[in-house]
Amino acid sequence: MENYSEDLDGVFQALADPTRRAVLGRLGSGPASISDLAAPFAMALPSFMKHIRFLEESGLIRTAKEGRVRTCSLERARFSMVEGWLSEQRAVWQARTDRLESLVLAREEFLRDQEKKEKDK
Amino acid sequence: MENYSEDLDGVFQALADPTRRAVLGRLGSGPASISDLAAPFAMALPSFMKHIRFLEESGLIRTAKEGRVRTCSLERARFSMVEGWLSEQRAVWQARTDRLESLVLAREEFLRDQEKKEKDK
DNA sequence: CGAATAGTTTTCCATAAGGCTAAGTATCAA
DNA sequence: TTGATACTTAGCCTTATGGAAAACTATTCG
Repeated sequence: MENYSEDLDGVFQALADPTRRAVLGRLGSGPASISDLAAPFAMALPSFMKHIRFLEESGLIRTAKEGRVRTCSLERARFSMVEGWLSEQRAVWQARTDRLESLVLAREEFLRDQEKKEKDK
Repeated sequence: MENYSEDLDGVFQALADPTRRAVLGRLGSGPASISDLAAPFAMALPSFMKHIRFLEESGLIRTAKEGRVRTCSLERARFSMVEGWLSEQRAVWQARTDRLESLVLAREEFLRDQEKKEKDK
């Protein structure tokens, strides 16, 4: 994927809003219609719809219309993008730790050598 | 925490930009100065500084100035906020799965009962 | 001291985000 | 067929974001 980074932008930004996170939380326990989802929020429907569209464009949810009702559902796979990024980060941290460790080991070895030479004198 | 949600907003939004993610990636392998961090980006310094301040306000990095150099370093603890949110979500999914499972089990039991009554007739 | 270095402050700009109201457009139900 | 339901579209407003240039401050080096 060449637009991996842009996708991440979208996913993280979608998650950067409490309304949208709440919607995702709700969808975690099963699909729901727009008005069901909107009910808990003191917000005009068109404003709420923007959040839904944002979530859909980020790929975190899917929506489908049947009759006059649009049903939204979670796209769980998309969440793994976040997990993926997190583990990349941890991998970098780990690599650093490993480098530091080998430095320490090298230094310890050096010190032992010094000591030995001192004794052999 | 009462501002847990706002903190999450900040963290996710900080992550929603490729420049900032790259900086975090770089800091993963150790602290660095502003100009070191800025070097890879074709961006005026003041623009870059905004990203640094954003990252600092989100709590994902710490910075300290010594002489004329400001050194930035990762605040790894902050990353666990994201992991925390992810596991909350997974917990919701799991709860749903459990409910569905018990429904299925209940239905199976019901069907067995029906069958038995049928036989006992 | 004087110049180069490393940030910092200020001001400006265009676009995106999040919210609103008002006015559509399709279903569905009586 | 009329009315209610369930969204949609369109337009408007304010604030936040990501970027830039110009000018300033504080260190450090020769």
